[in-house]
Amino acid sequence: MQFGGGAVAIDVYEAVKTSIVQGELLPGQRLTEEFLSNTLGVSRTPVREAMKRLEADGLVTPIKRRGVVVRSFTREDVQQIYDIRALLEGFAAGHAALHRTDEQLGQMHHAVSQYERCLTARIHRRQHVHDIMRCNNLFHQLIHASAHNPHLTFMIGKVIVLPLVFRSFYWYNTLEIAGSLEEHKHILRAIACQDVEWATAAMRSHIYRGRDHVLAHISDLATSITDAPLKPGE
Amino acid sequence: MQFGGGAVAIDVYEAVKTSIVQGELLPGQRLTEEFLSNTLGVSRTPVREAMKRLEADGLVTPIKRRGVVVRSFTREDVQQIYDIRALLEGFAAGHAALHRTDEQLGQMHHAVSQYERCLTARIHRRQHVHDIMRCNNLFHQLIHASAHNPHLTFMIGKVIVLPLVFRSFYWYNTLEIAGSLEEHKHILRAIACQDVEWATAAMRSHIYRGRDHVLAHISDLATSITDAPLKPGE
DNA sequence: AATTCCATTTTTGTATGCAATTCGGCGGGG
DNA sequence: CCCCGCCGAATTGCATACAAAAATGGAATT
Repeated sequence: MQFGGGAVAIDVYEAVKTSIVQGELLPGQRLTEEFLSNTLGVSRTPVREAMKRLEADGLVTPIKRRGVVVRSFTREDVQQIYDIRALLEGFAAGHAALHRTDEQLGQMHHAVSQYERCLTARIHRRQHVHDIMRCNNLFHQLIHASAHNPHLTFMIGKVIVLPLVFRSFYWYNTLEIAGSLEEHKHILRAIACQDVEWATAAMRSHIYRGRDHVLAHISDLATSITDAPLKPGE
Repeated sequence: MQFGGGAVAIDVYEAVKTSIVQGELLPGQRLTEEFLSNTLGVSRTPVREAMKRLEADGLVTPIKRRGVVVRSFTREDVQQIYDIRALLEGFAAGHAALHRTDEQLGQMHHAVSQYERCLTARIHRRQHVHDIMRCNNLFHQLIHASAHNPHLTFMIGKVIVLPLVFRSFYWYNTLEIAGSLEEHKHILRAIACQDVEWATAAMRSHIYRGRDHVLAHISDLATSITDAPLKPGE
């Protein structure tokens, strides 16, 4: 009825989530059901369900009887979340070192090669940033899968949205990307020779470097959409 | 913070959750929206939202176009989840050792004393089991709070539902409860003297003992609803 | 007797109406 | 001049109607 033939109802959850991650919806912005249903061309019911899910993800926070606002993260949030992420991803890397199959190891090698190709295709303009992000995500996901603990994968997925929100890769320069690639190689080597401690430590170090990168740039956009009229505590 | 949870009338989410935890709704049982709305006396709309939230918690799993079923956990699930729990709670204990206030330490002492009182009030019949669970939860929650990392607390809350589902405390005998109490004392001592490594290790050990206790009894009810309903400790 | 196909039944997905609640401003009183 | 309470507007929470998809059961056919 509403959309051109064939297109079934769009997924509200995915639509809003990507809008937040891509920065089209800014932290602090209020989202009313009516606004979203108008924008997306669906009724309020599916919008409500999507909001419930986004709340569970921690991407939006509910305001009593007044809908939700896009969540804003403080420096402290970043530090705390990255602590957890380092813990979980380090654990995952350690288990991956133990439990990886040879096929998975090959896939990791491939992911690193791809990463390298993206990098040598230099001139990292926006479009290439996206490719690099894909390669990076692929590598990490392969490690999560190799840990053979679906619950762990699930938990990591929860803490991984934050760096997405900050879109930290947009601020990487070529040198920093090369550094990240080197770290991936270290991790890969540790997993290849099944050295649990090394893999764990290398991954943790890698994560903390990512954290510091975010912290270094957070002042750029940590402030929410409305700086002036703001009630801090709630 | 992250949890909205403003309950005005009858909160469907809480009602269904406690029903699952208390074992009134058995793993594998299918929950249709109509059934729940009839049972709880509300319309389908709030039921749907509650289901979305329970899905995010992992307490129910959706069936394509067929509603949800109460999730059932395998031994492997238990092992994997407890690995994560040991990781997170150990981390929390370590940070609690570092960042606890003296007041929080006092509260922990109080929680341990209460625990001890419940124990010496022996003859652990059903009712006392509940008290002991409360004391246990209180102690752990105090540690989580003392870590001063809300995100960590949030994540732990996600992995802590599992032992609730298995209601492991119902199978503890007096001796085992005394052992658990001793472990709490150890953890408390470590936190008191701000020994990070000790606190972490003691907590991890404590968690793994809980895991083994669950694993030892899991065969009793790991299977789903199709088996005869079972009320532990009766 | 087994299988396939169709009609019926169940049950979810979506849309919308209505009541309840909260916010924002406005006017009166101290 | 400032504070307090009231009224209208905005917006969610819940209930219900309707449509669509999947299962279910039965009948006809091989």
